[in-house]
Amino acid sequence: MWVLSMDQTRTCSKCGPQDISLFRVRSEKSNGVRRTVYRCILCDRKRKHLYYISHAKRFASQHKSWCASNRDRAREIIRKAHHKCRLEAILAYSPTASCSICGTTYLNFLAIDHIDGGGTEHRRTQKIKNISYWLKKNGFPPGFRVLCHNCNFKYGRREQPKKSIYSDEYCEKLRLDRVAFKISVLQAYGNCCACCGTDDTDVLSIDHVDGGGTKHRRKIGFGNAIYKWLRKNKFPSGYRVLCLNCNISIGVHGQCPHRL
DNA sequence: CCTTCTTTCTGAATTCGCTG
DNA sequence: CAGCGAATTCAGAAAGAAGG
Repeated sequence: MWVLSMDQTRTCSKCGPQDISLFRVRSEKSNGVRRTVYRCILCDRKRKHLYYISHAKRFASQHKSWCASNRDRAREIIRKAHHKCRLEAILAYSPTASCSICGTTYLNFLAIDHIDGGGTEHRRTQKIKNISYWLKKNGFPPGFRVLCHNCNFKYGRREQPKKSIYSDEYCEKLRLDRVAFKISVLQAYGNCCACCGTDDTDVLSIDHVDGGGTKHRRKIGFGNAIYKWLRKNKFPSGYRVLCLNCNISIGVHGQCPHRL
């Protein structure tokens, strides 16, 4: 089936002579004799694909049982793949892998930002679940940058305020009221990040020490509800102040680089 | 046949803008 | 002032697809 020639090409019975680099070299045993076999990668891929399609159910159940008996290994593989894809996206938009505003290089802090906003709309219309995979698939298009979570919140949104039906003065008053209320609660919990010590109130947030923040918020309400709830309940323990970088790093990645 | 990579989906961590 | 939905993400599970 696979014909050998003396130069740097091999001949595939289906697609003809090809460069040797397009062949997979493997050792196979036939009639008790082991010999080197060259398989055309493209044809092999096509053949396997057809085989996969016609036996998809069997493959799926085999894979499922493999994952079940190699849980930790399967988890590690997927984690590695996600990290690789994320790093690729970050490096594509920032060769030094750093925040384009403050310059921090802690990978846990970094995220891809839509420069002109509209991230949710973009996700919804393009049905994007994981921005890194989407960017890779689309050849890392322009319009994105790398920001840390703190800068993303502090500058990312302020630069593109929504057009309100109310006057600018009224919106600014609402915002300042909220900020003042937030600061009054933050002061009860130290008013600086319990991890890195930053006291920039624009990036400080309340962290649920034992997790479960989303469930709690769903119960008591979104927005400033958490600050109202804390004040109403006389600033209970189990909460602390963290900046968004440390909060998201601990909440999502499990640990903060400041503690490594 | 076993292992690895890719993609999709769900739920987790937050704050802010708007409206009745 | 209360509450909804928008805004930023990532990890892990599961399924799909491919590699060796």
